[in-house]
Amino acid sequence: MPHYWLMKSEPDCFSIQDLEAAPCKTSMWDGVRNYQARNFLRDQMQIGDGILFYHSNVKEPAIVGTARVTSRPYPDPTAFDPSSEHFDPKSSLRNPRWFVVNVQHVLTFPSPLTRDFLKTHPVLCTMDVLKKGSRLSVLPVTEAQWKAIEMLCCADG
DNA sequence: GCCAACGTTGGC
DNA sequence: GCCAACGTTGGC
Repeated sequence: MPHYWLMKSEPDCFSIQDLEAAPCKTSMWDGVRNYQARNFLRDQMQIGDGILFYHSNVKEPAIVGTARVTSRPYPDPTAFDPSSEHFDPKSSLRNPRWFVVNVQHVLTFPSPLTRDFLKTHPVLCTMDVLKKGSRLSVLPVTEAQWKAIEMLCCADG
């Protein structure tokens, strides 16, 4: 059974347009450096899982599209790279601390589902990403929430 | 740019 | 293992 996730990215750093422009529209989701988010990613993500792509730290934070998980979790290579800003000397090949999955672009919404809009929606207002103080970059999404978004996108198109 | 919320660090 | 200090996140 597939799971659904919301994954945050600052578009100045990596946007859904960047993902769509990547080779095979696929990119490694690296740089997760929070244990709770890491655990979701490492322990629960499966190939085929659905992803809501969320743009954070911008004027209008929003879910801007969807993607899917296309690999199993594997150790984050940026953690081993001293030249990477995500380098972590405590992560080793033998005992990796941080993980990634590959994600492939599926859809960019014609109009993003803004945070303000999500708050007004009877189902989507329950999303974890709206909770005060929510800082995890990887968050679980319920099937009901996913379905609600699927329906909105059909209505949109 | 402000600041509340949260996670991490490190002295004790 | 407590907790104060500090750094980061991210909405506003």
